[in-house]
Amino acid sequence: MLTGDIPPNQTIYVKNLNEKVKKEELKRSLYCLFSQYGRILDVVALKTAKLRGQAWVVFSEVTAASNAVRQMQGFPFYDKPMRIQYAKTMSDCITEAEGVYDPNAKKKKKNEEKAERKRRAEESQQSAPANGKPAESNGGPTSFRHGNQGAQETAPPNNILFIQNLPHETTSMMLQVLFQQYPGFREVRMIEAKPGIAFVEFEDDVQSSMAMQALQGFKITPQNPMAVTYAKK
DNA sequence: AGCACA
Repeated sequence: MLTGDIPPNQTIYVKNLNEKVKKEELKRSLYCLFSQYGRILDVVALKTAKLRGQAWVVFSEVTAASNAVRQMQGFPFYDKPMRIQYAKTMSDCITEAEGVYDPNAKKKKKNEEKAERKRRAEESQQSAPANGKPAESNGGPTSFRHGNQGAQETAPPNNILFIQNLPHETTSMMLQVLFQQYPGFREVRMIEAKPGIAFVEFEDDVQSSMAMQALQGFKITPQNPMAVTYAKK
């Protein structure tokens, strides 16, 4: 298997990340970049000697993780190709949610109250992306991957972005103002007969991805976090 | 290269 013989898991392990990127920014960018593949429950990144340059992205569905592993494999992210595998073990937030009792987790039990408090405190800061972007583990932008493409068919990186969940009043000028601040912007295309969606073209995949990360979940109105994915070729 | 949940 291309993923190093690790069985599919809803958590992906990403390595070869640029170690100069600050932890919070890294988590935020990973969240935005990967949320096109499905709902993300958590992003874990530590900058300790042993764990820097790596991260875990926890999806709510294994299929989302599988698409992410395949399609973002080797994708240039902060100038380094991402190396993606399935995580070796299940994430705590999953085992907790499923009520699975791992005997090996017992030693952790003691620290739990302490850790819990710490975690809560941190989460309230960490997982909150800067500009009022989608911080919630629930209701992120990809709630809008409404059974559209059959759950398996997520598009690989593309210089053209597909935007969904726009308010019907959105104009291409409004989108241009938003997207043109990112390098490589070319144009916005909207289809009169299809309100709520748009295509935004950049010069290449890397530039479109930067804009996607920056604007994923951006709310034109409080009810309309935009869902940004790569357009299908 | 490196698989955690400060």
